[in-house]
Amino acid sequence: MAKTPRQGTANASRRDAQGTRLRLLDAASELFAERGYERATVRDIASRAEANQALLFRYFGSKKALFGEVMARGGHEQLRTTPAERLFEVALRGMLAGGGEGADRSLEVCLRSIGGSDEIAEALRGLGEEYAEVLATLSASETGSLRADLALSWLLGIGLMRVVVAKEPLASADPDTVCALVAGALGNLLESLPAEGATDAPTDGSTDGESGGIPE
Amino acid sequence: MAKTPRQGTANASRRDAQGTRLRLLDAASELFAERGYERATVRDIASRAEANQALLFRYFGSKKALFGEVMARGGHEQLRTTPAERLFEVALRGMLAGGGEGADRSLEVCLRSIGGSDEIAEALRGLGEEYAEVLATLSASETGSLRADLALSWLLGIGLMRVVVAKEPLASADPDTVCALVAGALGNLLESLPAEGATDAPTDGSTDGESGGIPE
DNA sequence: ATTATCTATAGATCTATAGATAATGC
DNA sequence: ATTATCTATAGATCTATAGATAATGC
Repeated sequence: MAKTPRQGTANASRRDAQGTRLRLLDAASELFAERGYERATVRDIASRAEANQALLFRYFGSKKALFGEVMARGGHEQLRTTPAERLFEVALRGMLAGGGEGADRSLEVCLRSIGGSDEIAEALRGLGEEYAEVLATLSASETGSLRADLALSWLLGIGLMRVVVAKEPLASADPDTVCALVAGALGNLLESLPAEGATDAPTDGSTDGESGGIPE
Repeated sequence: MAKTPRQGTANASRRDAQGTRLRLLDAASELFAERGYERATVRDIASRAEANQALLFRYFGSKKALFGEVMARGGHEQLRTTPAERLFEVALRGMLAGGGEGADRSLEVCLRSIGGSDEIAEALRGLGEEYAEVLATLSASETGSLRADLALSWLLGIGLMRVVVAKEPLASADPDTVCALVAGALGNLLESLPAEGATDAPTDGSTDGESGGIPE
């Protein structure tokens, strides 16, 4: 009974520094995404992690350092695992789907944290640069980088209005519909955007438009 | 000894409640646009207005009420004075031009204040609804409202990346170039967007050479 | 004995208010 | 006398730290 240091539940086992650290990291990911950096207090985070608030500082040093770890943990995975041609759609669908289990909410975290501090804006700029760099390879034009920035701007703007501001009808719109409208217009901007852009096919019917569905 | 109640300068005359109120309002407009709601403290605002901090509460009641007055003062003017067909471009150019003297920075204020509180998100939703309502009249499609939301999302996303995040090359890009790229793509979305969408020409009175510099 | 965890609190902000002070109009 | 302005401070947060407590491994 007393032997195993961990229980099956998500609850805290009695003494498990690494486990506590991970729970704090998970709780921080959630709360930063839900409320942004400023409004997610260290006490809220510790409370959701079922950990003492002092441990947050013991394991991460400061709230800002914790934020840095949260951003570093997510963020890059989507970039590494997604081919350039699909990156925009995958990121857009991720934003439209909202925070499913284990989803990368880095962009959402950034959106809700903007204005909090200059470091936050820098974090978003850094993440944006990684996305834009990949997107820029899709456009042969000499203004490719600018076009990539504009595409990324749209992605973030959609996330802002749908997820953060909850503007209707966008907030409740069908992801497929949104995706088709945006892809159709973006085909004009990033000329080599694969399926939609190349065929000039207007909207929804796009052959692989369902894109495998996004199960979650 | 000094008889005149006001001096020619912008400096504070000794006792002028209405003038002080106005200076507080102006200072708040600037600081909210520069730093967002949260980071612009009442002390900063009073200091820039060269007024005592207690007067801010005397004249406005609370920081939130002051924010409300700032948002109410600007915001609607652009909507009233701009015909629907030009609204998107005018708003976009306003965003691209940044805070010129007397410019309406309401959208910028919103962008920098997002995540600060639910009331702020509501303020942006309200302002967004007014813009989207007008933009929706441009699209005959049954998804007109959704298309308008997407156009507005792009506008805000561009403001976010250019003004708040300062992502390059977007942050330093020529407004005409950005405008032309966006208008070209949006012609696909809001089909009846007048000049740009219909003719596919680069538009605007500005020297055609600049905006024509975009390949294709 | 080691160290994960907890208690208590320092220290820094920030909004907001009560009451004093002083410049104006009559 | 009226009231615009200023001084001083209450009260509410929030991050961060010092030191005590207690569960583990040996």
